[in-house]
Amino acid sequence: MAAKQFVQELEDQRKEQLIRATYEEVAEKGYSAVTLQDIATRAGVSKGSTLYYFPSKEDLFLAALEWMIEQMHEQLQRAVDSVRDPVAQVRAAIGSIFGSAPSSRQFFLAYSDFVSLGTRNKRFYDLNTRFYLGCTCIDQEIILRGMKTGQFRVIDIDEASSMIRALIDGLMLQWFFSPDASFETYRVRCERVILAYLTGEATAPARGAQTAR
Amino acid sequence: MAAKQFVQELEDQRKEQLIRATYEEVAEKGYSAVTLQDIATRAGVSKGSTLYYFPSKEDLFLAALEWMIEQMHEQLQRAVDSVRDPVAQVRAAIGSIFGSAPSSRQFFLAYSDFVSLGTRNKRFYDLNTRFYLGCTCIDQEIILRGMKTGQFRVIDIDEASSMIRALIDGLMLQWFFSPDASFETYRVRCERVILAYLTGEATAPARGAQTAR
DNA sequence: ATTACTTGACTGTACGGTCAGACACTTAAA
DNA sequence: TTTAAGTGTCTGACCGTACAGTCAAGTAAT
Repeated sequence: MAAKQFVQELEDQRKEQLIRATYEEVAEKGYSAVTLQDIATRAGVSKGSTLYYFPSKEDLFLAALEWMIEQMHEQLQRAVDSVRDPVAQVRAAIGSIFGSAPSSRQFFLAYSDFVSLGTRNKRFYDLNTRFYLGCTCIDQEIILRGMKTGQFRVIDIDEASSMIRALIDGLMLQWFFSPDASFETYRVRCERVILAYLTGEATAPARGAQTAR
Repeated sequence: MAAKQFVQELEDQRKEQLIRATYEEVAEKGYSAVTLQDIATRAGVSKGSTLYYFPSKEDLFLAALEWMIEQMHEQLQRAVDSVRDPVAQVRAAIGSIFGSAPSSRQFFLAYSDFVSLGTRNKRFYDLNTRFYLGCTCIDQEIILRGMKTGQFRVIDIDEASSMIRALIDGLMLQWFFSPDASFETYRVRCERVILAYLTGEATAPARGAQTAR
């Protein structure tokens, strides 16, 4: 019985080992370029093992995406919970995604692949939807708190969370495809625009200018 | 001589035929799932012909992406030029992307694939960059005009155009992965947020009936 | 001896790219 | 006008490779 549990743990460990290897391979090469052999090699097992623990390549990739989503949600939640002020929470949430250039890059590489997969495959589609919903849920809590404290003006909460997510995704995309991109520039821009939107303050004009009300 | 020109035209026609077929196939199935045979069949030629007109599969796909980008730029420019008022131009620009659900869907499907390709392949990366730059250029002209007429408050123009693109891309992504998404909701939301940002007006509190979702 | 796990050789399939030749059309010599 | 040679276009059978998935045989633990 204790043995059985031990065995279970070992199996989970093996699975996670494979999932991590898959995530890293995808981030590096992209879904269609990654072979089961690549994953097996990185995980230090044989090719046969990959299909011993997962019924198919697709299932393994699905598990990897699920794992990635959980990581992201946990990371985001942790970041948000680390501070109490809503404005600080917004910054923390953005910082959680725009963490560092290399980690953002890795995430973006894997994510763009999974998005692409999600456009054709129901199972991947559903996971992407779940990712988005989880983020929205966390975002909305911040917004609600900010509205309660009076720091954020009252707005349509669905629109607000939607806008936040869109900006984060869109700016990350831009950062990736801007040859002269400074990561910092995009992180700051993201913060500025989102906070201006939430607080209702006009964005601090770049060079002294009149606001046309 | 006239004959030579005629021949040239015929060649271009064949190429476009293949390019269109490629675009449609990619939108439908995604890059890696599309075979040369699929393209040939759709274009009504033999597989051999595809590689007679293009040196490789990659080159054909590159040409298809380039074609798509040109189409998008032209369409966007036409939409913007069709009106004079900057606010109307913003609406027109957004309408150009959020045209109709089916066409947006087709575009998004193809584009998400090309983005994914662009993360690994320099040639696709460069084309994506070009697409983004072209859009930015058009966006900035609108913003400048709006600032001149006093309808938009004065803001950092790079930030503004960046924000516009990010919102469009991000909202399209959300629309795609929202199971209960109304296309119209996202188009309206996109307009509202962008115009509020540009004019500096606080977003009109969501009109009772118009709550999203 | 039984069971759980692991392996890598093997199989079938799918696809990009090649190529020898077919076809249509033009040119020019007979 | 006929015929032959040349030229550009087009085809699909064929080749090599790569890969997901299978499986028989092994190993280790109980």
